[in-house]
Amino acid sequence: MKQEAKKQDIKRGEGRDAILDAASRLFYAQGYNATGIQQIIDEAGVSKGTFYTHFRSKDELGLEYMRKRHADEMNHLKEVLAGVKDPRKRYFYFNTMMRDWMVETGFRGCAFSNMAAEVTDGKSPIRKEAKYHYEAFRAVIRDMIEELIASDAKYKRLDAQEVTDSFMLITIGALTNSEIYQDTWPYEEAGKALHKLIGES
Amino acid sequence: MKQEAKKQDIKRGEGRDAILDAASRLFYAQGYNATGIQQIIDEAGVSKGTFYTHFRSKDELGLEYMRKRHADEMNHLKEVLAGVKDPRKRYFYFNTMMRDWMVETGFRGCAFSNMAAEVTDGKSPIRKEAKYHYEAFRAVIRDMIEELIASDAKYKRLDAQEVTDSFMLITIGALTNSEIYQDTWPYEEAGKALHKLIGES
DNA sequence: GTCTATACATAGATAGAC
DNA sequence: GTCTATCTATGTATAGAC
Repeated sequence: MKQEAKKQDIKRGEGRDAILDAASRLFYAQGYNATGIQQIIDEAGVSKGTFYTHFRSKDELGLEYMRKRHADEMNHLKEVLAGVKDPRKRYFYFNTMMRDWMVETGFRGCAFSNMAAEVTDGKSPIRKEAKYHYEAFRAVIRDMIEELIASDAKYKRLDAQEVTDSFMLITIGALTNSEIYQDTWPYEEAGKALHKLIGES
Repeated sequence: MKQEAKKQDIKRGEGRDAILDAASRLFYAQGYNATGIQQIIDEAGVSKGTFYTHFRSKDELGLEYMRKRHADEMNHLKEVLAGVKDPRKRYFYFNTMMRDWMVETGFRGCAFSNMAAEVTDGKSPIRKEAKYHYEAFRAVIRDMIEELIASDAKYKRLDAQEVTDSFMLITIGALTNSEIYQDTWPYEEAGKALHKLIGES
């Protein structure tokens, strides 16, 4: 379980990547303030000096963590959804994908709302990044809903934005509840709610 | 704005209450790990020695903070809901109450999921307390839904547990989104979703 | 029960050699 | 670009006087 790869292997030739990878893992698993620079550089296999040549401060690293994670999540999200051709199946698969992801990553919930819980200054770049991520996440849902509505006449009466926002609330609600309960039941319930949301019992 | 009350006044004769009050305010506003003992005792107007006579550790204070907050929230919740006699109005007022509360407290979201974001050990008493709170919160919703269903024949076909869980997901989703966006729009959308949830467009 | 003083570890960050 | 050594502040927690 605990991999002890060679230094060169971990670093992949660049200290910066090793630091960002270690930080990403630790920030998500342990929280931002609970993770110190020392632990990050230990697990990255670099020194403190190297850390500060690549990052001006911990906050900058925190911001880079969010940007990287945003890009990774968006890529994964779009890729998985693109893999399901039928709009209706895709609509429901979104929830399944979220559930599976929570199970795989140990029910740690949303990386961005977790950061927002720790960094409370609404004007900080970290909070702005969290909001930006939610906007992008919501845009992906909106696209999916629009394609669903366009796919069949029976969905014609649905309001795209209203369904999008309800979908967003249910999805984020499931994510948060899943973190608290350390369980998948919120996703089973979300699945039922998402059926009703488009008029299917 | 910044009250400078007398020491005796702040302490209310007991250091413990002053500490718990200050901690409750600071933990919620700034986060748990970002708040040090020093700031808590400064704002409580007591010394470090006094702190450790009343609390064995910061974690114990954190746990007491959650217990107090749980009791306060539950009392407030039940009191407000009991004040709205009509079951249907009460159902919708729940959402309005949550929105108003978020506005008043500066969009800091759910104190319990915020703690869960920082304390990641699933076996810690703090995590257990968070789960316990969610169970109690959900039970209050369940009671409310049951009374709604019993109040009118047109709600007869609704499944109490299913509506409860959807309500929970929507409510917590609105709470989390409201914290991220620092805005009330999630509650306006939640209101629409809650109408549909009981078959009202 | 409350205070002052202090212990000891770790936090984030910097200097300067190689 | 990476290292070791170090700085300063702060973290939680304890000892002992009053």
